[in-house]
Amino acid sequence: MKAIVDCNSFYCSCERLFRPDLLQKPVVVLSNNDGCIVSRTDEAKKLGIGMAGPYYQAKPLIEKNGVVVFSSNYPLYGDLSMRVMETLQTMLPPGAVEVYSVDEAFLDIDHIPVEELQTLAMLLRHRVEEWTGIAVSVGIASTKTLSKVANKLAKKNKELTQCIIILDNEDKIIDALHKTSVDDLWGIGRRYAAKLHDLWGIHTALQLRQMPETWARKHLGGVVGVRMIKELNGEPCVEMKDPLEKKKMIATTRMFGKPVYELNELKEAVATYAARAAEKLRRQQGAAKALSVFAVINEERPNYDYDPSNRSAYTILPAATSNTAELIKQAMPLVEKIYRKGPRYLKAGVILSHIVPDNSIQGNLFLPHTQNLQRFLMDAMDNINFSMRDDMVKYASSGMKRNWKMRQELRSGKYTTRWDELKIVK
DNA sequence: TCTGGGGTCCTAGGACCC
DNA sequence: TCTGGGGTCCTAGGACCC
Repeated sequence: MKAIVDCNSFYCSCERLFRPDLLQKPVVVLSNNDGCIVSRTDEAKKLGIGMAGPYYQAKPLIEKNGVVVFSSNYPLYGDLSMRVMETLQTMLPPGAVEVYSVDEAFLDIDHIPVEELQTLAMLLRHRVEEWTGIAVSVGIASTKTLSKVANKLAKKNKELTQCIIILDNEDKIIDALHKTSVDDLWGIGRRYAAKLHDLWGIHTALQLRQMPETWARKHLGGVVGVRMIKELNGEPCVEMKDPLEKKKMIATTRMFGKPVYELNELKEAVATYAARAAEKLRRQQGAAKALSVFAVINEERPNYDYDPSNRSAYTILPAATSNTAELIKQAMPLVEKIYRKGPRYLKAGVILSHIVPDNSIQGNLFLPHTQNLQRFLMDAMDNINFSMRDDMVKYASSGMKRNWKMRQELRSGKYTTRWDELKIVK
């Protein structure tokens, strides 16, 4: 069997942890740049505040009901996420926990007898909450897809289910699938959902499960669709992932806080993102062979069905590298290549790909001396930036004023990762 | 005039996830 | 006026080869 453990309204729960006065109150957390709503408590959901909706649209509703609003605070969420995942790891054999996202983990629990699943689920939930203060829901079934179904239903009716649903026989599975709309399935997004409803008259997960695999192959994304049908039928097709796998692509992209017009500012932003991406790359001991840069301008957008003119440029590096200076140097001509004077730039990004293991990690005897020095410089920089304040040490090309930096007007403190922002009790 | 079949590699783009 | 920021996987189609 497989389990999924999913934190309830994760970002909001993190904020509430340090603001117990908000326990029964509606709370939402905004995306970067305070653009849209990415986490809501049950109280906020009840008020009809939608997920991933733009903040400004929900603002009247929010103000009318006194909903408390936070900008996102990733250092805080990242730290609490680690604590949740580590707690789970103490309760299961090594390798049985797959961290799937910041607030979710799949558990491989084949070794647990079926009659003990309920006890395990309760224990997981209680211990995570006790040790970290974060409430979680647990779904258990024979496949990842079915465990997601279970989890979602558990969350929908927290009092009744105690945030736990276990699909351990056919009747329960059928009942659960019947209650689940195809929109809520893991692997069905907006596009497929619309197609399923309008074109095929398929509305529930149960109906979808009864479709033949040949149909899924043709109309539901080929092998992806076939896998989904199989998983709904209890045949595991999505395996647990190896936690040691490295990323194949690393991206750092941001909307600007204010529109950018000048080449210089665009270059600053891109240099900053390149530095950030290089940090991520070094963290996984990788080196990149390819680098691409893109910028998005605001053309008159008919409506927000997202097709802004988007320009990008790409280069293969002379040698795989994780060196910030080298990556910035390679990125700058790309910025010049895509830049045009006139339009307002809304967003830019850097993508590193063709990632290979970095063989210069421990100063390498066979590399030129200067290259080893660069490596040590990078290590020193990462250490300083990690232990002190972000960007304590940075490259001048990434700019000093940084007018384009994103808005985060309502961010809470970095309570758990910075000494100077520790919560004061008394 | 007539123009095979099979394979590989690459990229762009579409779909999805949280 | 104001709509995130990461990622993954898959397919189609073009280029090229024999």
